[in-house]
Amino acid sequence: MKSEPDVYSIEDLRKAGSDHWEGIRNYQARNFLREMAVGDMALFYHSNAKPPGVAGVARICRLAYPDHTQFDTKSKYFDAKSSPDDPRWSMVDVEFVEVLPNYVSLQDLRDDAELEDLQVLRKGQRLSIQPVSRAHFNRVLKLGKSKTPVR
DNA sequence: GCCAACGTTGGC
DNA sequence: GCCAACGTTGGC
Repeated sequence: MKSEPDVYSIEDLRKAGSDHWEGIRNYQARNFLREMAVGDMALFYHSNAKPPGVAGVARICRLAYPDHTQFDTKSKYFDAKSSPDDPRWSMVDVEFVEVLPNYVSLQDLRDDAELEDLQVLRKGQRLSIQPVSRAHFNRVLKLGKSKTPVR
């Protein structure tokens, strides 16, 4: 799950304990949100950061439900075409799990042979919610917990 | 700040 | 249904 740390970082989630994941306005990303189950684990990715990369881990703690910001005319996520009868956009709640002791930068991800097929590494991909396989998840976690690069 | 990639919009 | 124009994402 991507977030710009200037807007909402893993530190913000750590302080909050848990929070809702608002503002997803892409159908594909929304569909991934709707497939999430309580207990699913997520990599918290800092996009538009210097450098971008995986900063921590979160856990889904509430199933997808309507994103209230779509009905808030004052919100930048307001969507006039969405109706409360048939909400277009969803959000889930996530809870803080950990800050990775070793930040895994995008370059680190690229440099790791086992992560070759990771979606976020594919050219042109922009989805802010992306599925990650168990093997990839565990690999990123391993990188994030080792003090020296894992080879 | 640039720009490639990609999604959405809207005229036809 | 096509596709040009436009907006957004996000790495660099």
